[in-house]
Amino acid sequence: MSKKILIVEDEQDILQLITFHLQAEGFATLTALNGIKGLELAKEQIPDMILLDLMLPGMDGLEVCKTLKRDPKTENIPVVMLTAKGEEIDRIVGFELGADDYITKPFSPRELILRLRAILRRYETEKPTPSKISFGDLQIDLDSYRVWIDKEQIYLTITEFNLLLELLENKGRVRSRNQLLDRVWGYQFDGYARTVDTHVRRLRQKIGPYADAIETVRGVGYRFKDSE
Amino acid sequence: MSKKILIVEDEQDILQLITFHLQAEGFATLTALNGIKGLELAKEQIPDMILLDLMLPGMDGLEVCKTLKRDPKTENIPVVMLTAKGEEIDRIVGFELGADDYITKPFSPRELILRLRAILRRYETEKPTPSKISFGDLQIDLDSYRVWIDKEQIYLTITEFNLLLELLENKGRVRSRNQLLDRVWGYQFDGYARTVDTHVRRLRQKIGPYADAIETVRGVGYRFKDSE
DNA sequence: AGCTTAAGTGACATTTGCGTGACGCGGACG
DNA sequence: CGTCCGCGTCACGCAAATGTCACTTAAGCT
Repeated sequence: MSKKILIVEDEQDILQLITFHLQAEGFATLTALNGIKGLELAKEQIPDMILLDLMLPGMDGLEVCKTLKRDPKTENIPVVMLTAKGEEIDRIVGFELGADDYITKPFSPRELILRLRAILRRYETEKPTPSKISFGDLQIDLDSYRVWIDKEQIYLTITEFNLLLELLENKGRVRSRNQLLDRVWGYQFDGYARTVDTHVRRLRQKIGPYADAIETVRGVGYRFKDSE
Repeated sequence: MSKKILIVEDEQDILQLITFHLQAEGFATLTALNGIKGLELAKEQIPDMILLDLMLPGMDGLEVCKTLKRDPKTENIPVVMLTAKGEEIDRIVGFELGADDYITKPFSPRELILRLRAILRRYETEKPTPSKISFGDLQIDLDSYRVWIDKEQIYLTITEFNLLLELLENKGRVRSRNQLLDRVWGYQFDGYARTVDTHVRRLRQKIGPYADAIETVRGVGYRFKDSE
């Protein structure tokens, strides 16, 4: 059964973006445009997780979080705070108030999904989602963001890691440069599509023997081989 | 291949401005001055996106949007509402009616383009097209852009791939050279119609045993065989 | 059969797309 | 405050893909 996630966010475009990507990942989504509505929905629907914007009209995210954590009905639902960069101080406060994690805007969809999955995994008792992905001797640990080839750890940057993951998780499917920008870099990126090329190159370099598992589809994009 | 965008807007100067900038960005544009015309064009041309002004003479934007979303032919086309500042309330209404995004006037061309790009990108992934097509032992995977004959992979260029797809998806129907140019090459292609011949030839060569599944209709165009 | 017109074919010049190395910026960190 | 690292951009060169043309072959018509 797919997980139900409540998103409380007042900015329509961000809300849309998040719901879109979560739905694409197979989550069920509920949305609220302000804290009050959010609380109501949380109590009524008991979602599996709540994404909570810090800055909300009326009742702000902290307040909402506090209230949720006080109610036995909702206290066990993991809460992830969405904060804008620069609201650093509030991170701690968020934790003190019982939020379970935070993510700073702007974030890439990839990042968001990784984070949510990790948290859900932590909370999940019944059916654990895999925290490792592998392709031949290439192994990836989603929780620790580490990668090994043949037991030997290799060091990727976040961008490279996300790129690799995005391609690997969609093995066999061609991703255009724009799709990759959208999913790995995020909505705020406004730049040169060939930036992707450079990162693909760096990634290929680092994954040495698996370099050609990332296939180039001329005129379209890149694709991770779907068989070893 | 450039995207086709329908703009429905009654104010001539804004319309002009938008078309100008979109064309400069390489989009193909269709225009309508009122809702009725807009609907007609949408159904007839199936654009990749619709820019819809909220305030229109006769049938207003909301009405048009609702109608579009009710028709299975057009329901999947992303609709972006153009609203004047101050029509805030209507934003939500717009979403309720199925609009996919909105942009408030006045906007900068840059802003508009960025927004449209983002939305188009978002929709590229979502298209629920079947991912495989086959004809006898000829198999095509749309996701990975690969083609096999009798389990053996063959390598087509994208033009060849798209051409094959266009013919195969319209099995039995004759396509003229100009139609093929339009659909495979794109709206802006202005060149020699016999270029198609060359590509048909290359394609036939590569698909060897299926070469004569692509039939020549003398004086008209090409057609993919109806039955195997 | 002979003529006319359309399609097939091979060669070629040009264009396009990708890989690559280098560079500069800005933030993180000591 | 200086250094280092990751990132985004750019310019260049190679190789593949593309579009065009001239020529050949086939098809349809009288």
